[in-house]
Amino acid sequence: MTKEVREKIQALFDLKGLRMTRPREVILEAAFSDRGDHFTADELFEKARAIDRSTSRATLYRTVALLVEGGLLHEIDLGKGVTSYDPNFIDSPNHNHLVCIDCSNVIEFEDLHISVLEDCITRRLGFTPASKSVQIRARCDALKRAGTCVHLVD
Amino acid sequence: MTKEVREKIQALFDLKGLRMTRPREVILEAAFSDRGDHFTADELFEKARAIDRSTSRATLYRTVALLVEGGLLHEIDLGKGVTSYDPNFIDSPNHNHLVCIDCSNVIEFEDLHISVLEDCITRRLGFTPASKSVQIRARCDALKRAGTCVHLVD
DNA sequence: TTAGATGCAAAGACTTTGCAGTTAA
DNA sequence: TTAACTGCAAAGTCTTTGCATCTAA
Repeated sequence: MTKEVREKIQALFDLKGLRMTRPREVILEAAFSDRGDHFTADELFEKARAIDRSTSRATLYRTVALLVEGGLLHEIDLGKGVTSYDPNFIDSPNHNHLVCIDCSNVIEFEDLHISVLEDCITRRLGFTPASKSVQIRARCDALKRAGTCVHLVD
Repeated sequence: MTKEVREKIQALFDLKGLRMTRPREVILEAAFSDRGDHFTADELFEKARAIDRSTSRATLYRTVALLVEGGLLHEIDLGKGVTSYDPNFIDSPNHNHLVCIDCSNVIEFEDLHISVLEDCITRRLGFTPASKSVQIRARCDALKRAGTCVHLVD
């Protein structure tokens, strides 16, 4: 977990008068230490249980809700049928997702042009933008050509 | 329901050897006759029950799945916590959504520039685009200024 | 000291499914 | 005629919650 992430967590906890407990430490560790992987509630539960087997689902759901409300975790829809969570908005507040239909890998990307356009469109429609997201579903060219795919490192 | 929609439905049913039954007719009517409103499974259930009270949830979920798989209905995430369905991709295959945080209205918009950009980004990343979507959450200017909002016609 | 946090187990919300009977083509 | 469809009720999946107990600050 980076220093920045730890600070943001601290700031949120201070702001809301939340207490740092062992169960929460475990869940935070599970959510933010792995190199920015997305996860579902259940995947996070398994990660947390790998750190401390006594992790409970109730506490996990309650903690995730706090983090989402505090903006530290974002709910994203990766087309899995369950909500996924993205811990990377702390480091990259404006990224978007490309989901590969073939290898089901998720690529994050940022694009200033799209951001600006989204902004214009929103204002033209009479609104002030709050959050914007682009989701692209696509097929992996490499997989199609070579039968294998660099993104399959997952 | 427009002629075009009816034809697409027919085409799908022909292609897959599906049978047109009364329960399905009711559900199709509920899904596609109302001026393009989005709906959740439960909202569709109520619409269908208003046409025919004997509509069953099992058949409804099964029919919705067929329509989604056939591309006639798109699953969209309007931030409600449940999947919503959008019947308007038949008429506007490339539209996006702006959801108002204040009045929770949903505005559909198309933008060629964004489409082109998305296409470029996707190819640059080594993929071939399959479907693209933009979701903007925003605040209604009119509501902020005047305390009321033209979009509240909902 | 005490407001906040926890974990269990039960409840809730939403969706899927097995099956016996029904029906469109 | 028969493969497809239906409705029920039961089961499944994911998430939330009431409550008695515990604990960080």
